[in-house]
Formats: sequence, structure tokens, C-alpha cells
Amino acid sequence: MNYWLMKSEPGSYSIDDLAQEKKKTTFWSGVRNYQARNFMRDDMQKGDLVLFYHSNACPPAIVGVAEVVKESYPDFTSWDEDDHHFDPKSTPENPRWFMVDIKLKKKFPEPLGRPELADVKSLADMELMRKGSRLSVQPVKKKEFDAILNLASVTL
DNA sequence: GCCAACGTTGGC
DNA sequence: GCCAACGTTGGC
Repeated sequence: MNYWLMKSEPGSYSIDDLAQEKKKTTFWSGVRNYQARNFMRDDMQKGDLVLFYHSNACPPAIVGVAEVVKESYPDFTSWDEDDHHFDPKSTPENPRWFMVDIKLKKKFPEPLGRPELADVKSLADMELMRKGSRLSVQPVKKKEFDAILNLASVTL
């Protein structure tokens, strides 16, 4: 079992949007970064747990936990000319971008704001907290994941 | 709105 | 293969 963090701007897709999906499940389309793609395509497994992070929010915050319910498959929005994330180099025959399905597991009672997280010693090495970190899909260590659940007063 | 950090592109 | 220019991310 692996742990991850995925970012989304709440203005474009928030945890409440996920909560309102049929079966609280969505496909994580639109990732156009190779490192993030590789994590999804090569390493994410069904049952893995994902921290849901609101970037560009006030404050930015971890807001809940989701679960990988379908392993990677081609991101079909990449060959849709009308899609914002259209990539002419990606085709159904030779897909360049991949996605997974995630299902909401738990929305935190209160968001864990970034300023609060910055004070937590056990999270000091977390990729998320690194200055300039832009990875939108990133691995999380188990001890970091556990610490965050504790901070959120949540059990799964 | 500002700007630092980053990833990608393309000329050479 | 190098690296400058550029566009984007994302905290503040």
C-alpha cells in the first residue's frame, strides 16, 4: 500500500465537487507533467490512499483522503481538441498521458492549513512543504500520512 | 498582483 | 548536450 498527495485548485475542482460525484468517484484527468504521470501510470495501485490538497486557496490546505479505485489508463481528454488540456502529441493509438480513478474516503472535519502544517516537525521533509515544490501528484511517507490523519483527528 | 521556483522548448 | 527564453505553478 502506497500513500500519495494530489493537488487541485478548489476553484476548478474541490473536494466538495468530488463528494457530489456519483459514487463519490472521478477520473483524475489533466495531469500534464511527466513525473506526476509516471507516479500515476507506474506506481499507483488500487487501494492506495491519497491526500487531497487545495492549492491556490486561502490558506492552501489538505482537506481529506481519497482512495485509488482504478489503476492507470489513458487520459482521453488529451486528444480532445476542445479540452483545455488537449495535447496534439497524444492519440488513442499512442497515448502520452494517463490518469487513475479516485473515490472520496473522508473529508476532514476541518481543513489542515499550510501554516499549521509548517509547524509540524514530522512533516518537515514532506515534498509538499518544500519551497518551490510544484509536483501535483507526489508520494507521501506512511509516517507523514499517519501524522496528518492525527492532526485532522480522523481515523479511516 | 508579485515573483521565485520550476519544467519545457528550441536554437545552436 | 547546453542553456536562454518562456510559460506555468502556487505561496504569499
